[in-house]
Amino acid sequence: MERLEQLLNPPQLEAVKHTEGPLLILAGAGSGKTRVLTFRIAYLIREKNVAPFNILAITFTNKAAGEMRERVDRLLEGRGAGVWVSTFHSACVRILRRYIDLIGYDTNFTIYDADDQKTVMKQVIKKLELDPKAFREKMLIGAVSSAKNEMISAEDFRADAGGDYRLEKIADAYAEYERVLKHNNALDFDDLLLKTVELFRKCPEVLASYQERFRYILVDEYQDTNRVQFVFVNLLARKYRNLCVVGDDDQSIYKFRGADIRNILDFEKHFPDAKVIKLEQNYRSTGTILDAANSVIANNRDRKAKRLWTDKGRGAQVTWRIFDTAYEEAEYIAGDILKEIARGGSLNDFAVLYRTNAQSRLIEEKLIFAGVPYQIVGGVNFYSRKEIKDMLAYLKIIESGDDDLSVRRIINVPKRGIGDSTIAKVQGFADMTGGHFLSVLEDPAAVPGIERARKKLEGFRDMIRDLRKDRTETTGIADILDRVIEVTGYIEDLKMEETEEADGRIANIEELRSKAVSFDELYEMADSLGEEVEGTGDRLRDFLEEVALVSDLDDLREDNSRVVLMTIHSAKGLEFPHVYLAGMEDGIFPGYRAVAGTDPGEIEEERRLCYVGMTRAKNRLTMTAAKTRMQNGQMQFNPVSRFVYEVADGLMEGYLPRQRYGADDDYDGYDDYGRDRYSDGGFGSRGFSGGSYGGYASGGSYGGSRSAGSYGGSSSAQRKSARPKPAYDLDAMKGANLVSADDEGPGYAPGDRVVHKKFGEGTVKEIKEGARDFEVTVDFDSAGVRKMFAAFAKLEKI
DNA sequence: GCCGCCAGTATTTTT
DNA sequence: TACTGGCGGC
Repeated sequence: MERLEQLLNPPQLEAVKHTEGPLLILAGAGSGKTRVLTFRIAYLIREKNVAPFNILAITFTNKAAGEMRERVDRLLEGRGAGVWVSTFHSACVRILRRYIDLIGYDTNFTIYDADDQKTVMKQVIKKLELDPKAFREKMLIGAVSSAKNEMISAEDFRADAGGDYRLEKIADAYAEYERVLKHNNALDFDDLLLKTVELFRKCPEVLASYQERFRYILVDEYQDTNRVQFVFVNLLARKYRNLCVVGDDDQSIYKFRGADIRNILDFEKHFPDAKVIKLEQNYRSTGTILDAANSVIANNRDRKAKRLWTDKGRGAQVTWRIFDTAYEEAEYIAGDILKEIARGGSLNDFAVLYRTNAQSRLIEEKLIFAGVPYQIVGGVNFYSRKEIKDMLAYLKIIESGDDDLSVRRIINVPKRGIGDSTIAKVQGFADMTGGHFLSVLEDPAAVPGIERARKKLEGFRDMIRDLRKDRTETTGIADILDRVIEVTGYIEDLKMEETEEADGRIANIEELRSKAVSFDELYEMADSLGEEVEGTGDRLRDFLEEVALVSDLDDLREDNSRVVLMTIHSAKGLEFPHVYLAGMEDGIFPGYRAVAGTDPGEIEEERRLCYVGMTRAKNRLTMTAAKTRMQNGQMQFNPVSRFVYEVADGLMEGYLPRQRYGADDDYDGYDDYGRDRYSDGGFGSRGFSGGSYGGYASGGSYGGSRSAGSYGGSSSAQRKSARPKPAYDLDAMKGANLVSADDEGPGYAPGDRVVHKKFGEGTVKEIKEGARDFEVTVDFDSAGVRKMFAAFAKLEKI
């Protein structure tokens, strides 16, 4: 493996080759950590003859896991198939599905998301008659979640309350919340980790088997691990101690979710024999961008000393612009992107990053106006949209009836005349008898006081019965979904609304259906190849599980030519040639909470976030701010972000108002320091002033992609339709050279004869370009007409 | 049981 | 601004 020397720099190589014992890799932004991790796995298998089966690689996101999987597969040409590359949560789910019965749960548990947690907590507040003002569900969920992250049980919590009324009430809520989850055979996200650790502790033989299996463990983004995750990893690694963690303390940005930066800072305390390797050469950004980011992060006190460097050259200065209003800021960004494209830039070179999702609106608006195709990542997760959750609730009920929450969710959706009071009575009866909501419906007459609704309840019960019966006749998720839509009249109902919002919902359901279709394809493919599908083997259950553990971020499409908009949090781990950091204002970034708060740690976390944002940029970084902006419906006057002032001299181009001094407690916009602190200094909003859109003259040549029709409706419709996927006129863009037209086809065209492993020979009828892949319609000689995705179907032209 | 109106509230969120 | 939750009228 001599070529390793050519492919890796010395510290990277050392990290790859140091396979035995604990290893901490401090990997600065853009220093090639994924490269190190994947090469390390390949090295273990190829050079050290470690069985793939004995390796566990853990990431935080499905996207990262997918990427690592792919790269490992490529490096090992398929020999790495046995490696577990997985997120913390999916690794835990896999373990729990096998063994959770040992700690008193059913192995077909359902997973509750944030929305479900909210529903449960609301119910808890009602039941315990807590004052909803003093005990907000958000706060309670947060308290329970932190407790779980710290592995504090409800009993411990109560014991620790020490007679404090408020804490005791929270303990009550925690206990009741747990009771409801248990009754519904459900686990929340935190439970997935917690119960796995509990399982390991209570069943040493189970732990031992996994310890034996996972002799080599790799953990990515270690700085973002919380207490339970730390314990989980440490339990697994305790026997062989071949634990390799990779992270960057400067990129720890999830403290608010329980991430404990000490896990990485104290790694050497936990493992005194740990080898520490620093990766400080950055392969991503220009020297200027790197220096700018370094000078900002240098203001944090609690961090490991390191200094990223690059040999990429200085590159362009960081651009800094300040505007009178947030409108003008957004206009500038849209206009600047147009200008760059006119100079030959491509759409996916650009990313607009911001602190809060709310900031995306304006930018989105201006991009639409400028005719710039964009994709918003994040915001409301696809799978948490009402209509999607409704559909999934039906599927869940068909799969198992234990989840009262799902039943209650859709028992009156679409409207069936079953109201809150009836639902409350049925649930009350279920609670009293210790049964489940759905089982009570077997004999609704037994529930006192619901005579009028009895017929309706029976109708619902029968409908579910029928759906379940249908399910036994088909294994296809898409088929089941079709039945649900048909029987419930869900889409019919939406159609009658005749609103754009309803149309958006219908489109979302259709998208869910296409996801189901591709899931079916995957299953059938594996089936026909005689391969095992990862999972329980029950297709519906696997589908629900996958859907429970994915986010929109996983859908970020690299193949598509669009400007991406997202929060800085979502951008972690990504890189773009040109990054815009918008809203660089104290009160926005750092957020008002951190500014107003007394905890300097909060500002430090924001600063790390700023560091993450800046280091996403490869060649160009633009930071912008607005003097005024609407925030929560009110006009706000925010000072320039302190982080902008922290950028070292000589790296940034653009007028920066003179540094302000000291605390600014009665800040009102201008008066303390006089207007000059905000003067434009001869650039900035001038070209885009007065709220006119004249600034887009330069974009005129792209008018072809600007027509309203190409966006499929108003911007509000687009938001409602909710997928972060604005429709745009691809052809018009190709005409305007905004998009390269060299997309590769699947290697066959309509009319061609093809062969499929399972269905035999057939004729291609249609090829549609889908979200990720080509959707091919084939008329098979024996199996009839089938739609499938090219990547899965692996059709061969004959 | 349903619908519409008013008041209160407002980060980030890989899973 | 924009969403949610609670409450009162039909």
